[in-house]
Amino acid sequence: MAAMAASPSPRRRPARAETRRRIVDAATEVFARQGIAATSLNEIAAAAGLTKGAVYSNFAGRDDLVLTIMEEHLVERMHLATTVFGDLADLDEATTEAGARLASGIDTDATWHRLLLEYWGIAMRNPTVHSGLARRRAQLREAVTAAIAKAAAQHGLDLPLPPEQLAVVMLALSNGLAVERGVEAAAVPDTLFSDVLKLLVTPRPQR
Amino acid sequence: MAAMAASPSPRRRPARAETRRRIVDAATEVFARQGIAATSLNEIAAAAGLTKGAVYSNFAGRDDLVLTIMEEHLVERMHLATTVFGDLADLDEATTEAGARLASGIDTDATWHRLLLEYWGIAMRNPTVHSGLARRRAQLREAVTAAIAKAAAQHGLDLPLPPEQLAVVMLALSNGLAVERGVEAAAVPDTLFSDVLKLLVTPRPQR
DNA sequence: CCTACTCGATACCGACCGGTATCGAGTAGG
DNA sequence: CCTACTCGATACCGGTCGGTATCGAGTAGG
Repeated sequence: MAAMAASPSPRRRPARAETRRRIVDAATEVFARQGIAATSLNEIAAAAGLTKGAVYSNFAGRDDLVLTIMEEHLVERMHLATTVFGDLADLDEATTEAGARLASGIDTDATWHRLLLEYWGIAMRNPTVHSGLARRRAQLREAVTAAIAKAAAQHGLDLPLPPEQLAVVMLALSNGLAVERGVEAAAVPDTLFSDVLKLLVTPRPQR
Repeated sequence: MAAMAASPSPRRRPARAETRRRIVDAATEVFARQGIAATSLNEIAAAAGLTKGAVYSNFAGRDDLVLTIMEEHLVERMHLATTVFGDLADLDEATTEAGARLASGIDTDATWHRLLLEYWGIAMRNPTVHSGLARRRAQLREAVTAAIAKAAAQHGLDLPLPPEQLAVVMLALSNGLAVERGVEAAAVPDTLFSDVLKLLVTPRPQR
């Protein structure tokens, strides 16, 4: 209780939880560059200008650190996803915009997709990690589902597929197209995501 | 040149390249169970009933072994993919069938998808591996493209998207839905793949 | 001012990794 | 039968990993 917020006193000790942030930020960067499995605690600590001892002083171990980082990113990612399906008036414009933003996400967040898929691989062999990822992923799925349902109601569409299934397809396409982009960028046009989105949102013809 | 094919003589030495097969098969199984990165040469050799020395006698090293296995699987996978878009007469039936087979592939070949995505992660940080994967992936993409184009011509469809882009979407969905299935199987209905395929294959309405 | 405590640096542990040198058992060619 | 050779087992290398025990510098409370 003796912590005074108004005094920027020249404290020698760096701060209690600021070290934690330093470690998390450094680990995030190194993970993005090298991958999770290929990064050691020493590298993380060195990138943060600290040593392994500091990491073990702030985290239970390697797994705890990884969990913390992915948890943080997953939350951040969910907030982003919920805002993607915006409140545009025109349907064409809305789908194009949403698709474009998702597509740009694929590009700029390429490292994120790499990290997520590696984490997914870890989760597939570790029940504890799996349940955590499943929880977050379910939240994300529900958020996207709600956004799709809302957008559909707004534009008076009756979708050819249930919103929750469309949400799954969007998530799957996001990861899947990121993979194909990674293999050969030229094979995945920028407009592809929104093109597909339009096809999936447009009601089926009478045949 | 003295190799006699007609004599099943009781040779003590197990065979020349049979050992190689034993190693490949064992490695395939262990990789499927534990992942590539988490598997050591000792484990592979032990699973094959051999030792590390045998592996180094048949392969240049760990990377060479991994490459061999993935190459083998990628080829096998391509042959499978080219036959998926079959020669059914009815359009609905054809898309349903193709979607169902792709969907079942997602399920039964779950371990394959895990392996491929891990390998993709490796390729993303290793130019040599990347180029090899890109080569195979391009072949696969072309094969699927050709199959789609052929099926479209057969049914007199004019597709709402170019065949090569549809092929990319199919590949992306295959991986992406496999990921979502791994996270929560109940979120990905069996029919989802074929439902989406139908929507993507049906020509756009006049609006 | 002094004590009790926090936290990060240092040094170190056992385990395990990929890779290599060596050597002996087994085989084929003459 | 004997020699030249193949191939896999064994033993070992240097290096790196996650994790821990310890210790001293710095801080807060009294």
